[in-house]
Amino acid sequence: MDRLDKKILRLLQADSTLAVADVAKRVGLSTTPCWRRIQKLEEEGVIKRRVAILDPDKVNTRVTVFVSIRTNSHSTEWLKRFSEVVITFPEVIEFYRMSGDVDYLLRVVVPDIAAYDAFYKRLIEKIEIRDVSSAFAMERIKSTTELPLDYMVFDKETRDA
Amino acid sequence: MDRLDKKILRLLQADSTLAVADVAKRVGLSTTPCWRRIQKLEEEGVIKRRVAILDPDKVNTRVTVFVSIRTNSHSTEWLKRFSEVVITFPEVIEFYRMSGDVDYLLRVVVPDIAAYDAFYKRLIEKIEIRDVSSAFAMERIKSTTELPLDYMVFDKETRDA
DNA sequence: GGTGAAATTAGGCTAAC
DNA sequence: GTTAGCCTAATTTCACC
Repeated sequence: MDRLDKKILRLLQADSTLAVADVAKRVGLSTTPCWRRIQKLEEEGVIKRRVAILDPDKVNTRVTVFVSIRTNSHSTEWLKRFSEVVITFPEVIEFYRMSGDVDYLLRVVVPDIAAYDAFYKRLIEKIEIRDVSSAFAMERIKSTTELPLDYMVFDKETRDA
Repeated sequence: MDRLDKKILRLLQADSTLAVADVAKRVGLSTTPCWRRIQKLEEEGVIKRRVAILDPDKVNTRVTVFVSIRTNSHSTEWLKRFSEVVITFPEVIEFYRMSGDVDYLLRVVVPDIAAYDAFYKRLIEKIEIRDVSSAFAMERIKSTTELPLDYMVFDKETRDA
């Protein structure tokens, strides 16, 4: 990977509908090598997928809730089942195991607070959870799928190929 | 919007490289009306964009940090500048104004803890921030761009067209 | 609303240099 | 890396249900 790949990724992260010829032009390459580079980036898994991004308002998922969960005194068994159950909820957009105070953090999207309550009830119906705290987002100031490319490593081989 | 639109959105949220003819087949439609529906969904802004999703590992942004910020005693002036500054950092992937205990929540991606420290220094160089607390993700259990479509409202008009 | 056919054009992909 | 061309598939338009 080099600077041209980086430029290509920057463009496709912002808009994957760009034609190869357009990408090539903006990157300062002709279409064939640009096409080959994109193919390679896909083969290597640098580009994982291309997806459509929907407007949360338009599909009635205006409200984002961050759910913090503490699980100190649970069994390994429980932890396994916990993850499995949580993953199945489509409202759970992100789910991390954390260090520090909170053990797990969820980002959940729902239409409104009532729907969150319903989601929450469905969740604790499936697994007992001891310590949960929910924080509601009032305003989405920034939300992007574009990763920063400033940390990319340029080498013969991809960092962990 | 109806059930067919929902099916189309479900497919394109997962993979936007699908040919219109493929989408049509899976949805049980012929290509022309399927194509028209997709066009309409784009015009209406239900589909906001199509983007390439990169592998965080491959672009060296393995580490996710959630940054909680409390700003109780700051001026309106400061709040405005705060938002403007934070947005400019490409490491900040998500940025919400919250209700409750924490005032702002950031999701930041960086290569490692050292890079987070550097990011943090660059941030507080640009704006003074009083109460910051950082929580590191140990494991990404789920992370998706697919919004749940179960809450979609089917009407003559889009809910808030 | 829907189907199916056909024409046009854009763009992915290949080949040859 | 380039230029040129093939050829699939997207995008229209059509007639019709």
